[in-house]
Amino acid sequence: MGDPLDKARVPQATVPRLARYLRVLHRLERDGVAKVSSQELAEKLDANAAQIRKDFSYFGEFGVRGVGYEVSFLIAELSRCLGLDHQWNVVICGAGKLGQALARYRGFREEGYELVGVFDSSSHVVGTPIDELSVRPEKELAQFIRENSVHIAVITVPAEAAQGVAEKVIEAGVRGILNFAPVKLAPVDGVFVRQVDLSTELMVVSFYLAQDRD
Amino acid sequence: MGDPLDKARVPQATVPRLARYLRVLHRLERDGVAKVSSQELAEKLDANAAQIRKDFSYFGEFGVRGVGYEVSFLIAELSRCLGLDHQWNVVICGAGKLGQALARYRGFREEGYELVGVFDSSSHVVGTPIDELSVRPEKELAQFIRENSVHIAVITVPAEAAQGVAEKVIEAGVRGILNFAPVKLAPVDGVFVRQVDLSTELMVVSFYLAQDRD
DNA sequence: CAGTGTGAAGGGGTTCACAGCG
DNA sequence: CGCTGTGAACCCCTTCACACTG
Repeated sequence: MGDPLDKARVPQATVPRLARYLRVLHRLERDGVAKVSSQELAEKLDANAAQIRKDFSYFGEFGVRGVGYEVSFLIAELSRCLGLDHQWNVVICGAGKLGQALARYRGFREEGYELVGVFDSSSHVVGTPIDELSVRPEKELAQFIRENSVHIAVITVPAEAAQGVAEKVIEAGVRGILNFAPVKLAPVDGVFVRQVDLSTELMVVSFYLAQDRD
Repeated sequence: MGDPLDKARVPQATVPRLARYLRVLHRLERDGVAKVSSQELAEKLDANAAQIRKDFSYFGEFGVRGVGYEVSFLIAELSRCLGLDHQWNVVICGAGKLGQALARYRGFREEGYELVGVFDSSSHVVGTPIDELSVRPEKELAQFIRENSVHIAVITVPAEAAQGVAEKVIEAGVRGILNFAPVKLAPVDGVFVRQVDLSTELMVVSFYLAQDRD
């Protein structure tokens, strides 16, 4: 039951899990596995089998009772759920080490993401080759976004510059942002922002290590 | 109430938030702000004031009723809570772009983390200078960990190599791991693993963008 | 009869609302 | 009087348990 097309009320916690399921499924497919049960998937992640089935249930009925899931079919369905049946044009703003690391990450291309441009404000970095692209000057950013129908901007500039870059890309038409700068961007209606906080991750580790000393 | 030293039952979601509070507080201190209320902090993050106060309450009473919090005192207390009153020796395993990006990130040093070594298995990368360090061969990893009392290992190797590296560093005495490889590491008693999944983040963005099209 | 799909129970975390205190 | 500290209500999410079906 429940309209499979009503995706608005998918739990937020489900979405990154779908991406992880997909990754394991791709690995299974590469290994020639044709069918899989929720129990087997759960063992390969650190998940509960019921959780996996429930996550799928928000989108439809993908399995066969008594049998399991067909790997290739499940990959197709989950890809569609995550919006990967669409090509997403992506720019990276900020070509420091992190920006370059993300730019060279192969996984993006494989999933329907097309990195179309990398930008930086520093003239020392502009022109640096990154695979088949080269770093462009930031002043061309807005026009580039309009001319190449860019959907998503990844922000890897320093904290002080992030809000300005965000405003610029939104003004130029971007509706999705992946922000690695450690600042909260001002919310804008119709624009989705995903915040990633790398600088806090080490502290999470030391927190739990410090507990064990007591 | 509740023993402030009983840190075992701090909600898991609280820990990364403490780190974010700390970042905002450092910024306030730099700007010469001496006192702050939970309401003011909430506005600078995207948080609820009650949430901030509740998070603090797991560790003690840091404020003055009717007044607010003294910034420098709060920084000291939160730093202690996160284990930053201790020096943590860190190694990075895998000197690809991501490993190098993390290695060059200044924020680590400022908070009590000391990057003592960067390792890679590829002879093409060994010897590459990274600030005052240079990339070492992976075969020296275990001995290095023992001789330099390394507490935390950051894993930035490819997925296939991650489990092997994890076993090696745990065997050598590491008790905290920050894993960027997209695989679940086998759990080991007494070893804390924090998993970071960069490759799923773009999918979260495209999921929400795809919803708006419907 | 094995494994999915799901209502219902359970648990963890957030938010409310106010007592407590400087 | 203002803002902290916190029990209690609320809500979202996870997990259970079982009806359902190929």
